[in-house]
Amino acid sequence: MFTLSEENYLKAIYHLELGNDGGVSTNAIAEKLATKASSVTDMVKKLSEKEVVLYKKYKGVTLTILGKTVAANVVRKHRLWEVFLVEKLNFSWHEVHEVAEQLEHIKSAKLINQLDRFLGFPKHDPHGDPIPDKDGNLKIVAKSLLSTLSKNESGICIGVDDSSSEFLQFLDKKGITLGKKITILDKEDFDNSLSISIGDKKLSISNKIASNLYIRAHTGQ
Amino acid sequence: MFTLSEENYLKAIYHLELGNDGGVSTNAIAEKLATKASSVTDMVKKLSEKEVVLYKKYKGVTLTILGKTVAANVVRKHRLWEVFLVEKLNFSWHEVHEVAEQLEHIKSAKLINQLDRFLGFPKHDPHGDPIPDKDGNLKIVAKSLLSTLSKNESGICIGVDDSSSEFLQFLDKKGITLGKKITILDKEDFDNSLSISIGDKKLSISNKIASNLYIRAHTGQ
DNA sequence: TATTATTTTTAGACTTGTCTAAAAATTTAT
DNA sequence: ATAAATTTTTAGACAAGTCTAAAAATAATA
Repeated sequence: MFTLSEENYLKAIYHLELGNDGGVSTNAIAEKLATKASSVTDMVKKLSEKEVVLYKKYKGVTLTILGKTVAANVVRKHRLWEVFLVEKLNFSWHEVHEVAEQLEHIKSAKLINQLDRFLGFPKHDPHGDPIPDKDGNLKIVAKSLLSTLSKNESGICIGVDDSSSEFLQFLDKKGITLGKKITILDKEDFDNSLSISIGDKKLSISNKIASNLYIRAHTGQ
Repeated sequence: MFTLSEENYLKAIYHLELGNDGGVSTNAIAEKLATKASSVTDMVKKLSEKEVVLYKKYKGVTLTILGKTVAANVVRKHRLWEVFLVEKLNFSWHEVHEVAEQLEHIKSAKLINQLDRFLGFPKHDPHGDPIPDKDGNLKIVAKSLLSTLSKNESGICIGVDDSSSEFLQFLDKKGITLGKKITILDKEDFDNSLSISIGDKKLSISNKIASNLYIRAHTGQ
């Protein structure tokens, strides 16, 4: 069994490993968890003894198979709870993270399996991120950033890169939600801003916004 | 804000105060929380500084208004989650306590208010215990122990005193559930055991069982 | 009421997870 | 390749919450 703190470390390492392959650095973990590198060193030693990470001094950390399973399970719980909050309790997608950070540590296999069933075995959380299955496997959907599409190309909005509350509330204000079709009407060379159509509306969005929206690319329009 | 440990102490004191009026003893709290009296003394000092309990050395503890509110809110969360587990996730009433012990510490006013609404503002948990409202008030329903009824009296089973998993599973096996009408067919002077009818069945139950079942008394039968 | 038994508190220690400051290792740059 | 900068680890300290053992206060009993 793992403590709340241990689970948070495993989750952080899990997320960091998805980005960089190869070992994760002490500093990267410290930054992600808003703690100090020295604290990370201490914890990583403990996790190493519990055989959930591989650790060589000065050489960074990687999750073992076991560690990956534990971490994926925490992520699974986090994302299932997010779905619950949005689908059943009328939370907005920008409100769920903080609460899910707490709920993800509740220990009960029956709870999470029944929750999964209750929600209809969802495959994605409210931000479009995939939900790992019971064994910790997740299906990675091919996706591209909206900013990489060319003029007249279109696709379905399926996720966000930045899922900060601020960004999500911004998207709400603009009427950009998952599942909607977005078409690039024009690209501005000057600042890489985009004119897009979404639903029956036309918008101009900055490159920064477009670089935080994931699209399942369509062939043609 | 209160730590998990502080919340557990407040809850324990809250439950103990409902039994004995007057101060709660250090030893009683220690027993309830399966800890040592010395640990209780330490924590009680801290709670006293936070102004959620009144504490005089050697004289026991009582909750302040604030402390009562905090404790009642934890109890409210515990019982609402129990309803959720039984009503929505198909848990049995004997399986919910352990999980609710974890869920009761999740901090989010919106979560618990929306959960309450989602569940249809239930007034009782799966064991028949009342759910405090947002302000921590709870409606105490007049109830009596089945063991206090006389021959030919009857009443509706509305709760249990002992809500241990073992007892609840025993009741399941015997077909005794909340809401059913129980009639005393006979009382045995020898061992105070009872012959009862419940639904279309007749059972013989020991006095120990009858002393753990609450009845909303009916006049006549 | 004096003595014994029980309850409660104090004192000191331990664990977990964190921190700061300094030392060691690694990486980068000249 | 050597010096400088950065990263990582070590060493020692601290807070929260707990424990044991001993001391102090209260309660029970003769």
